[in-house]
Amino acid sequence: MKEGKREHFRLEHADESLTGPVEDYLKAIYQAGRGSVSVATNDIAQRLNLTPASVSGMVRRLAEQGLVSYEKYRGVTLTETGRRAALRTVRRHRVIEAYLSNALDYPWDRVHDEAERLEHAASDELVDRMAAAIGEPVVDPHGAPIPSREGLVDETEYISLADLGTGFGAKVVRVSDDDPEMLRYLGEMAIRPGAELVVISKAPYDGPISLRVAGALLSIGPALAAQVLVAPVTDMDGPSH
Amino acid sequence: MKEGKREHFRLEHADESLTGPVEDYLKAIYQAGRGSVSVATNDIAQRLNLTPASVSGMVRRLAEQGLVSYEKYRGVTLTETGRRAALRTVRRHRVIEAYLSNALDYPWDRVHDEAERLEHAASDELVDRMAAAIGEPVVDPHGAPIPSREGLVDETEYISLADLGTGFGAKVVRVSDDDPEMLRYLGEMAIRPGAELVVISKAPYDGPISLRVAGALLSIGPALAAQVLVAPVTDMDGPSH
DNA sequence: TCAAGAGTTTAGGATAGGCTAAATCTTACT
DNA sequence: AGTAAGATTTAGCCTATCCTAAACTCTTGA
Repeated sequence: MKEGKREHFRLEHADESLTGPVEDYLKAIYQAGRGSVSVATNDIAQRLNLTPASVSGMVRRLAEQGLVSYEKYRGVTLTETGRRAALRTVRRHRVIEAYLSNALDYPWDRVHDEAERLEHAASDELVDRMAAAIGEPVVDPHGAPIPSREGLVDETEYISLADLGTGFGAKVVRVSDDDPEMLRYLGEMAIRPGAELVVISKAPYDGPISLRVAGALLSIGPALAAQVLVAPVTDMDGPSH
Repeated sequence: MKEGKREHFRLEHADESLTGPVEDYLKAIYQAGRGSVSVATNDIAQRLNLTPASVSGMVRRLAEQGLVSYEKYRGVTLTETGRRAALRTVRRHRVIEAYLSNALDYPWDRVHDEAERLEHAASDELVDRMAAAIGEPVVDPHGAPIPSREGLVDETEYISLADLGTGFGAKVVRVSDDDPEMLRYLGEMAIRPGAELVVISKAPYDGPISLRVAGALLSIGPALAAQVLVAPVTDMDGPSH
């Protein structure tokens, strides 16, 4: 009776349908290792807020399912299948974030948590419709690139604001997205993707960094600056060299 | 270490946060008993596609949580808390359906399944934003009433098309929403909430029912007609008696 | 070279939810 | 009243995921 075994939290839509936790692991592994580097158990545990022991267990199961390759004590790497699954989840997450922000006016500090839950429940069709509805966005509200349906992502590496030298100008590309309070603070300072800024000075010994953003002068700590990724700009306003 | 016990599929948003399965049970109990009548184990099992034994187990847990009152062998009834939780889920489901249909152009035969999954993951804030975005709809795409934020629903009972006498006119109020194929078929015949129709004849012995809908003549079986709820119309086109 | 200490894995448990098979109620009919 | 049929519950299992505590393994510095 009944169609065979049943599992919790398995939301069966299209393909193989992974469980929510499994999708979370794959996403974490992808984000920790950029999809190819070997990732440590501890690292995964921290990202997912789980104990390392739990991660060990799950990682074995992922390996059995062919989603990661795994050598005891040596870390995990996504297989091609795992990578595709991870990117599908990442795409969902970011499209949802972008949609919430663009279509429903969600404040940018709250899209992450909502997307974190919806990403496991939304079908590919829904995600595609959302993307289409807001004009196939290329980045999410925090500047993170959205993988294509086919699993291609822009993996350009950027430097952080903390690494920008005094006197240099840059355009904000991306900010880290999981701390709502930080996002609100950055928002107040108009530090968001697309914003242009110039480093006025950097106090020594990891001191505060003074910047000009959108005409305003302000100063932020190096920890915060490290969360802001930027693309250096050769010359700030008009030809002048 | 870690913040205490953890449970699967518990999506913690606002309040008490029930698990997905628990929300499904409450919704099923609500829909089976209109919120007050006592509901049989078997009935719940059928609606959720589970075995009666599983339902027995879960129902005990629901009773422990104070969501239903339960006497062995006597069926379950929602408590006030349970009813509120059920209505919150129903509201989510229907708002999501309406939103998918209105804002994202989802075909009406596919909104149900998508909503079925999203209803457990969407926060109240999201649902409220969706409702606001499409003008606070009162019914979902199948004509089912949407409970208010405060938990009020229109519980008007309608008769089915199968019960409508020959010669009578009526307006379609609601159709059952969980069979995509049936919805597509009804859609082809323009039988959808709001449509006006007249019963031309009813063949005896549960035979086909002939109707005129939107100018077209057609004939449907009594099983299908039973799935269509209607509000009788006193006179169909203009004053005439 | 080898012993800490950090990082990982194993052992042993817990919980939520489901299932099947077997027992037990209820009810309705003779 | 008595009993068979139908509904419900119990008993016994299973899986996924997570946890804590204890046991490894690896690496690195002396």
